[in-house]
Amino acid sequence: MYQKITTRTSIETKPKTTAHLAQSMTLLNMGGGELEEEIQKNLAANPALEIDEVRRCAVCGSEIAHGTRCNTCMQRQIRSESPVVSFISTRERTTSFIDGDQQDYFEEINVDRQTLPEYILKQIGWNLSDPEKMVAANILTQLDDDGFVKIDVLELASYYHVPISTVEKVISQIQRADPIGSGCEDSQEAMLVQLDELEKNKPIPSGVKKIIADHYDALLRKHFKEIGRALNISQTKVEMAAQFISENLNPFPARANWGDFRNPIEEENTRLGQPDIILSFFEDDPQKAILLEIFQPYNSNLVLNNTYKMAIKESDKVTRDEMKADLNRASLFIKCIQQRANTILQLMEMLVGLQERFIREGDLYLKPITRAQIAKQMDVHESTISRAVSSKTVQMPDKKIYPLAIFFDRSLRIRTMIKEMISKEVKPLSDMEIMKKLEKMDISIARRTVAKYRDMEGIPSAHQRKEK
DNA sequence: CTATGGCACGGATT
DNA sequence: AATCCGTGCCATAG
Repeated sequence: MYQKITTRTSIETKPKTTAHLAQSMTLLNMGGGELEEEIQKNLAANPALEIDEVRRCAVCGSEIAHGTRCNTCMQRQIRSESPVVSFISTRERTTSFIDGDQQDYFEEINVDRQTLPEYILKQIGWNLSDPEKMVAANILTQLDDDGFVKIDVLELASYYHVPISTVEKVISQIQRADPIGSGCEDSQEAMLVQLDELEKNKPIPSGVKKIIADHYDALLRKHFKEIGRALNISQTKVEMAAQFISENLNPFPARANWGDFRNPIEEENTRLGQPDIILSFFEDDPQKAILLEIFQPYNSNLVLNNTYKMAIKESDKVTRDEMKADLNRASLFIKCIQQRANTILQLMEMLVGLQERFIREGDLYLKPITRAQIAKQMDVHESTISRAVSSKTVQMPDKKIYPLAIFFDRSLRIRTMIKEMISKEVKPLSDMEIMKKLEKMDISIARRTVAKYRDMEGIPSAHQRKEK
């Protein structure tokens, strides 16, 4: 039997046992990645739990390849009048979704075919002496698929009879050629080089460098709290930094981008992780319905092992009790997982309804709301919302991934207003002047705060903007 | 002298 | 109870 998922099942509210309570809380707290690990762990530990390979549409019950409903039912729902269409989907779909996108991207850029080594050598060759060229060529042939390489500087220097400093110079030039960061040892180094180069044209929010240099692992796992604690800065500041990183830096510079000069970085932020929630427009048309997709690994396929269930009857009393316990644990786990999905779904439906303009028209229209308000409306405890929001990410229709907490960011609206103001300014506006302009628009914040927001957006001070 | 950034305090939020 | 965020005050850079 498959587990039936109906999108609308009300949460089986108020868990009965403390075990149930504890488990659903921890599960709700987890982001998609952690949840997946947790499921794997449970699958391994509990024989009563298994994945059903047959997947069925939650509406009509026909067999489907992925998601929770068949195409017909999906289409029907999407074409119906409702402005928001929500459904729970599974992990696999994300993967293929992103892979598909990237597939297209590859095909597009491969039009002017040129190997990465050639491309880089062309850029730096004119600047190199003959022995240096040899070194460069040697390094470039060693690049792996991602454009990374581990170089033994000493060995190379002695092989070509050049000083170590020469080899290092060549390496540095390779790293700084487009795509910036190839020839590095790994993503971490590549991103640091990119940051270095970026710094020449653009201010870098404080802390970004430290985070990459010293907390790279934690960053990958999105353990923002930890990083914040370690560096003694706020979690939101870390998240800001992370967002800056995913918008401006590319962990795999050479993987998709060679051939493209102008936008070396944009397209890639999907790499840093998959979102837990995807918002998009039906047919990509901002006028049409908003599609709300919640990702839940193995959602519809997590079931009780049927043979295990049967086997109970044929076993003796001692093992029977153990098996029963297994089954109980398994069904509890499934329930909790589903409850998690449901909570997130409800939350998102509410958020989408409330913040529709923000989703359709952008940052300027984000209404300031608090988790507490939502909790009240949904009639759940505040901490439930907190958990549901924490460590989740959402992909907006523009394909960019943000922390779900962005929906509760009270300053985003004002920050974008400031950004706009500055981009349209004739002469550089000082913080004080910005503050007064905002005042006229009914927003009263202190001058000091304007400065903070400016800093968050990586905009330099009025003086520094004058220099250009 | 003015604009900006650092530090720390207290109320609000989680 | 812990954390975040806006702000005021002060030092310092421009």
